[in-house]
Amino acid sequence: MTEFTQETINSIRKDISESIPQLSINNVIFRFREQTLQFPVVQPANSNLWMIPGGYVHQNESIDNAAKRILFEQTQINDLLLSQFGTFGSTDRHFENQVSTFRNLEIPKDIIEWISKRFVTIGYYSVLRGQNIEIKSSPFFKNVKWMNIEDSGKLALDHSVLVSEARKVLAKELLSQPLLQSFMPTEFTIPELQKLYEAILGRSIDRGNFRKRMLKSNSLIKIGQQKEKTKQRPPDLYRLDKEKYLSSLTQDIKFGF
Amino acid sequence: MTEFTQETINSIRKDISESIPQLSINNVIFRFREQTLQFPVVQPANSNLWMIPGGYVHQNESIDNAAKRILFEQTQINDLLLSQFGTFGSTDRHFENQVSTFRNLEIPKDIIEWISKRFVTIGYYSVLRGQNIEIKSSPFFKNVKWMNIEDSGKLALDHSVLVSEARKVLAKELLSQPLLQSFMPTEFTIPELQKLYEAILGRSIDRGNFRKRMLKSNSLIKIGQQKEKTKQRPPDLYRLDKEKYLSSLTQDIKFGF
DNA sequence: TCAAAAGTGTTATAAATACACCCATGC
DNA sequence: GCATGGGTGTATTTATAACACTTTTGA
Repeated sequence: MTEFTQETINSIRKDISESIPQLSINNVIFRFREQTLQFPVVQPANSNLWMIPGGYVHQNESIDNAAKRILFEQTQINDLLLSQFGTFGSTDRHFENQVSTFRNLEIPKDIIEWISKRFVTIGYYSVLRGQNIEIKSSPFFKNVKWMNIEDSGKLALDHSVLVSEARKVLAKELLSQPLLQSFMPTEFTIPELQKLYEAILGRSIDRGNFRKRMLKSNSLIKIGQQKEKTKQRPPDLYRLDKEKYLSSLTQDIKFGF
Repeated sequence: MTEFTQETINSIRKDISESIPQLSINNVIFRFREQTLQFPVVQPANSNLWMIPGGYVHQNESIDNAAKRILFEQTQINDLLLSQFGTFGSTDRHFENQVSTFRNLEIPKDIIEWISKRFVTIGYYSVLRGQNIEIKSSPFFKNVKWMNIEDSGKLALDHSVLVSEARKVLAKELLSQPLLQSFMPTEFTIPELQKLYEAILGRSIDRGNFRKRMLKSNSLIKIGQQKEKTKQRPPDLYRLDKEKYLSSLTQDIKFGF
């Protein structure tokens, strides 16, 4: 069981004392691994429920900065792209089960009361490239792991809704936000890229057409062939031409007139 | 100057006592009139600033229902489509000027304190068809009027940002949400419809291509000719085939593969 | 009969989509 | 040599977009 030292209690008390009550931020941090989207989830002490990590908005910081700070606390990374994907506020958004969990952990009553109220949460998503990022969560949670997006139905509260909304917005912003820089390693193959698109869009894609479309913008630069042994023909390696990639992004919708 | 009766004070005190602090909802209610988009704005007593009307989220209601309730209080209409367009939370979102205004109006200190804190606001937009809707605002505000979207730069706080974001989301959802039913009267002409699209998209549209595109889905039914005297050739009158219109809406994005 | 706005048609180009065929590799 | 996945080309259809021509009205 997680230890709640006096120091931990004090830091939690400080955090909530300078935060807006009943308002939280949840970050869905996507990465692409083993042909699927994954995101970190945390587990409260004494519980078998999993949830998306989050935090609170301090009185003296904007919600965007709060999201950034919380993301930094979780990943130690500072320059990630963050996008708001929605705000969620059904009346049953409170820690019913978690409260009984926490009660057994000698957490002071004032803290329990504060965190067990009904919360409105602002959802942000971001995208991670690094191979070995260790996710840190708040002291309330004992476990952290990466969850495959197919398993998001198992999450507590409405967190599976948050994840599916985050994925929807991610899909919509795939053509307008510079997400590939964050998703892909510096060197990658087009089949790998296609797997990413298929994971985000949740459908299969024609190989030839995908390739054509990706190469059309000239934002992929061929840098040779994959050296690792493959079972079949080794795919070509590419890297992003950052400038051309950024200028290939577009905001506008085709209306047909 | 607006009167603040004891009854008004009591109802305000009740409203805020059962609401989540530092969290508000702002509704941008669009209508299409005189070839432009308009939305209601309110003016605090003793002030020359204009702002978007809003309200607070009660402890026992979801944010969606809060938005609906507030919209009903403002329009007396119950069945409007409401879409969230974003949540705004910079640190300077508080009623600096308004507070001094309100201080002169014998509003109790507890209320002043509650409303003058820094607020995070959730933005919703909706769309109105009725010809003579009278907008009602909270007792804090003395004046209500419809503002043209071109004049939204004059709004207080970050409200001009809210309006422009609302319009952006409106434009994006024009092909996926059933907005025409709410925007247009039961009978309308294609040139009128084109003016609406031009107002929302902020650009001019080719007449022939617009027409072709609108008629392609078969969701417009010709019902004769406009009877009113026009200076030139009278345009054809249409009404929406609701079913075909709804089934012509689409969520999917063209990726090109 | 002319201007102005509505309605219709034509055409060139680009995009979306389906699918066939060849290539490189390991077994 | 054959199964497997990678890479390339072609063809059909549909959408986008520019613009020219015709119709109807009031003045």
